[in-house]
Amino acid sequence: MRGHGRRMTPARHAVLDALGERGEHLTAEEVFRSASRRCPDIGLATVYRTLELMTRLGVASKFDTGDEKARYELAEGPKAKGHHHHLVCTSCRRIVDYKDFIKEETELLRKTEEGLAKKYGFRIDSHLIQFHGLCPDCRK
Amino acid sequence: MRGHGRRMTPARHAVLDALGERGEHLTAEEVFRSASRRCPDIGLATVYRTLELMTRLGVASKFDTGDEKARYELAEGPKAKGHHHHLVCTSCRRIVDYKDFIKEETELLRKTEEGLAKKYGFRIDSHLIQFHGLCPDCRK
DNA sequence: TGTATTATTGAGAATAATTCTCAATAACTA
DNA sequence: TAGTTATTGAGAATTATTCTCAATAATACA
Repeated sequence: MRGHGRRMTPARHAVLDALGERGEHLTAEEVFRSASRRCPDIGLATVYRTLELMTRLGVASKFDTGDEKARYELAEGPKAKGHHHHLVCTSCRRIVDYKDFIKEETELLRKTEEGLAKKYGFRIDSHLIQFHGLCPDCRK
Repeated sequence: MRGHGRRMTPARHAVLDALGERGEHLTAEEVFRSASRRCPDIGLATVYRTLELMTRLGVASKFDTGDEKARYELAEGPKAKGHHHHLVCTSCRRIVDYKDFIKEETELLRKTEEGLAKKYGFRIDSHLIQFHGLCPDCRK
């Protein structure tokens, strides 16, 4: 954060903490509620701004499950323990975090990122991998 | 479409055609404008409904680039010629379609889908792969 | 350590994408 | 061909997200 010429503020701390402790798949509203405990005066707009910033920096990742709210979670780079991808039910919106195959995926992703960076001149900060389908319950 | 117990209507045809000919990354609004030519009475709500349906069926895929409109394109399953993934600039929102690495990615994705389907009991219909970062212009 | 600079904030208004409602219509089935 | 019922169009309604702006406070620097 500081490294990017940004200031570290209580609001940003609160958002970061909220993401860290409340776990995955949080909507902005949920982050707001959590963060409010630590930082009672925080405003919803600030939460949105902070989440967007963090997403840009690759600290958080934003994704959506088909209902209309975006969801956020800590990105914890590919090497982190908690790193996972999502399997989303298109009917009930249930989200399964999976870590299986992550190792192979990660390796391929790394290579792909490297190749893309070189070929297209991008500086790649994050990726989004998601599978969609019907969960066992909704298949019936 | 018919296979899923759905009816084939002029509106759905028009949406499908719009996606087919106008290419990638269309917003609902853009699909609406295109589809209107073929089906002058089509309503925006129908376009949204149809796009959602198609996304569910795995015929279309929905993704977002960070601005607030969702974007859609034909899914053309992993085997199709046009199949590609996205590289999105988090600053200017530019989208690069890339096909490089697709072959390896596809192979891994296939295996992953198979494994996930077995382990979690999902019927997997589609996937979303996206890289985010800064494009050459925005790096400056 | 105090001060200036300027990024950041909170509140609420404003925007705009998307969904909802409902009566009318038209695909499909038998 | 008629009946059933999914689908539609229009516009209203919702609601997630962004914007505005003056006030505040984090950092840099004297």
